Order: sequence, then C-alpha cells, then structure tokens
Amino acid sequence: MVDATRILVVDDERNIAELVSMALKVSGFEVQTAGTARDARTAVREFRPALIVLDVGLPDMDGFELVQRLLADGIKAPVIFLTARDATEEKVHGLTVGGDDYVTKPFSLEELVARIRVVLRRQDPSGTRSSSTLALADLELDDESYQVTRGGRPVELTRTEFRLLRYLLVNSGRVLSRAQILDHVWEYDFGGDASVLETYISYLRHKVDVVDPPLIHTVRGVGYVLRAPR
Amino acid sequence: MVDATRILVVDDERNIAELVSMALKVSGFEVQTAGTARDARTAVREFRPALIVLDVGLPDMDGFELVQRLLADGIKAPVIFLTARDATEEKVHGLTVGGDDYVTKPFSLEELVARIRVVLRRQDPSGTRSSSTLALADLELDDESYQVTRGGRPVELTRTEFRLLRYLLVNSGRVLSRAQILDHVWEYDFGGDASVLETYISYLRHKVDVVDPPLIHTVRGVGYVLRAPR
DNA sequence: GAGGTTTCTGAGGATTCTCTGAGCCAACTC
DNA sequence: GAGTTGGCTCAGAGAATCCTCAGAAACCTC
Repeated sequence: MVDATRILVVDDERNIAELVSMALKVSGFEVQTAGTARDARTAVREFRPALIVLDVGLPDMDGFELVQRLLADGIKAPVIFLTARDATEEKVHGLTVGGDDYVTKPFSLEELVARIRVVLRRQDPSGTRSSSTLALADLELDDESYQVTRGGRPVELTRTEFRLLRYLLVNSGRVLSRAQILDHVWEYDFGGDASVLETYISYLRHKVDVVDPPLIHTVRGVGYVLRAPR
Repeated sequence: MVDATRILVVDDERNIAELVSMALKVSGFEVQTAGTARDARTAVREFRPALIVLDVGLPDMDGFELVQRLLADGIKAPVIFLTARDATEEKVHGLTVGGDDYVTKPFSLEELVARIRVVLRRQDPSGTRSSSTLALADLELDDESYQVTRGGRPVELTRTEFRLLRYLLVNSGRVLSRAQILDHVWEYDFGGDASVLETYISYLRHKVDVVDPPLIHTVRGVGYVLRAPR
C-alpha cells in the first residue's frame, strides 16, 4: 500500500463525509474530503484523485454542473454519485455515462466500497487482472457478477446476505463485532437492533455453510469471523 | 489495450463532447476532443486518430467543408457525423461517402459505439473478420447485419430491443444497474423513469429467453445481467 | 392522413426480501 | 445442576421490488 489510490469525497453533510472517509481509509485508500463544490474543484486540482465520490445535492452547485466544470478543467476521474432516494430520479439520469455509477442514500458502506472497486477496476485498462473475486477456501464471491459459489456450486444470495458475506470475506480471519458489522453492512441510518444480524448469519449458514467444513464461526461474546480450517 | 485505437471527437457543445469522450474511453479507445474546426485540424495532425466523430453544425466551419480540408491535408480517417434530426438529411447522406456513417442527435451512446466499431472494422483490411459478432452460449448478435439468433433460429428485434441486448451482451457476466443501462441504451436526453427498461427486459425475455436456459437474469435490488449457466 | 409499428406510461398483481419477536438451545457462572 | 446470559431459528407482517399487460403517444410508411 505504498502508493494508495486517492479518493475525493464531496458531501456537505460533515457526518457523511467523515463516515465515508473513515471507511475508505480503512479499506486502504488515501482520502480527502470537501464540503462544497468550490472546495472540490480546488481539491481535485491539488489532490488529483483517481475517483470522486460526489453528493448530487450540494448547496452551492448542482452535482451535475460540478462534473461539467471538472471536465472543463480537464479532470477525467470517474465519479460515484450519492443521491437521495426519493426525488430527482431524472437528475441522476445521464450521469452514469462512462463507467460512472451511483448509490442512493442511505447506503451501506460495504456497498459503496464494492462499487468503488468495480468502477476503478473497469477504468483501469492496464491489464491488472486483479480479478473482482474474493475467495476463502472453496468459497468464492465475485463483485461484478454478484455471484457466489461454494465448492463450485452456485449459491443464491439476497442483497443483504451478499453484502454481509462480502464484508466477512474481506475481513476473513479477523473477528468482527456486531457493531462493526451493522455499521458496514446495513445502511448508515439503520435504527434496529442486532438481532437482524443473527438472523442473517443464520440465513448465510443455511446457504453457504451447508457443506463441511463450516467457514462462519461465532466468537461468543465478541462477534463473528470467517475462517478456513488450518 | 497497449495500443488503443485513437478517436477524435469534434463538437462545440462541451457536454456532448465529454459525454462521448467518457463513453469511448470506457469502451477502450484513446480519445481527444476539439470544440472547433480549427482545433480539429490541429488535433488531427498531431493525434492521428483512426476515426473522427464530427458534429456537422460547428460554429466556425461546416462539417462538410472540414472534411474537404482534412482530405486536402492528406487525412483519410473515416468519419461518423453527428447531426440534428430535422434538417439536412440529404446533405448528410452526401457526406457519408466511403465507409463513413452518421448518427442523429440525440443518440444513445450504445448506438454510437456500435457504429464506430462497424466502421473501424470495415476500414481495417487486416482480415480480423467475423468479430462483428457478439455471442453468449447459443445466442448470437451481429452488428453489421443487425441480426440476432438464438440456437440458430433468427429472432426479430426492434431497435431498442437490439441496443439493449447488445449492451447486456457486451457486458455479459457483469451486473448493470438500471441507471447504467438507461444512460447507455436510451438517448442521452431521455427523461423518463426506469419502468421502460423493465418493459423492454420483459419484451426481450419473450423473444430471446423462450428457450432454456434463460440468459437474462434479474439481480434484485441491483440490476440485470446476461449470463450463461455454468 | 390512414394504418402499422414502436416506444412509453401506469396500474395491478405477484413475488421476494427485510425485519421483528418469541421460543428454544447452548454455553458459561457460581 | 440451577440459573443466567448469549445465540440460533422460525414464522409471519409489512415493505420493497419486479413483472406484465393494456392502452396512449409518437413515429414511419405508403
């Protein structure tokens, strides 16, 4: 990680910007944040990010317009847009030309990171076939095709199951607390309690851990870990 | 992707030029843009593009004239013209001598890329033929003849159906979000919502996926993917 | 401008997913 | 071994998502 990929996060809500920033740093990116379109333009020039995470609803400038300006400045970094779920569907439309993508608020950090990885990989034609596949033992998970296999057999997962498994897989060998998992896999404004997580662990076990050896382990009083037998 | 094909995009509307530029870059081309005929001539000399995407209605010079000048300069790159729908249909017809082609605004990025590929392939005598066919399992789609077959049987598709299928096919194995599909397959100023897409997926399934195994898969909450069974 | 085709819209209905809560089981404590 | 705590599983309500269809609108052709 000598030369970490740089990402600029633009959002006027400080909480969100910091939240995202933290998550990305943990994922090994170098991050800078901006709260206004004005700052964003400066930051882009100086920081030269490889990708921009951009809230569409900035106070001083429409996200769409900002992209225009950046392009005019000669910046060609791909963008992942953050948008409010409800309104402005049409505003979003037309934004994802190129390899861009967008994520609706509230999102889960895990999902955002996954999307960032997909976009960066596609953008980078340098043949670095750093495939989009995560694996542990005979379990494989592919980001681009959303496919999971265990021992070669396809496993059908729902969205939440997929995100949960992905998070466990990225952190395999490391014990994750319930709070950590909830914060990454569920949407950031999730208000419910941890019992959902237990339910989903159960679902996953039924789908993924039906064959031996089991990979999902409970660490009583602490959390969960994905681990292959030695 | 060591030696990507170079394309020059000439349009005075910055939005359009950048839109096209992004889409082409993601499709693996090396792109440069110009906003005036004057710049275009310079760019052609220095950049040596293999193909030029040219807006007919430039402010400083008629597209027709520009082509003449380029020919006089000894440039023989094929041209794809961008034209307004209404006017000058016949004028454009006159322009597309040789292997050239034209696309009316507003166009879909998917269509433009397809046309570019066709023209380049036709231009390239190096025997790399038959690559105008995209295929997955027993599904085949031919760009030049506009024909689609499933298991050898021809399938009749409308224009939109064809573009949609083509986009899915080009990205087969990769899950595409609704926004991505709308932005590539529909015209860039399309303002409607995603339900059209669902309708067309339904149409395609009735025409293409009537035989087993199904190739078009819904990834709930994410998008669609074209995938052959393993 | 009549007739046919293609595209888009909207609503109904079907399906699938998410979350909750309760009951049960397992593991730890004393 | 009884009590306590933590974790697992299941069923079901409500919500989200998707599919399909019919008809309106746009478009093309003759």
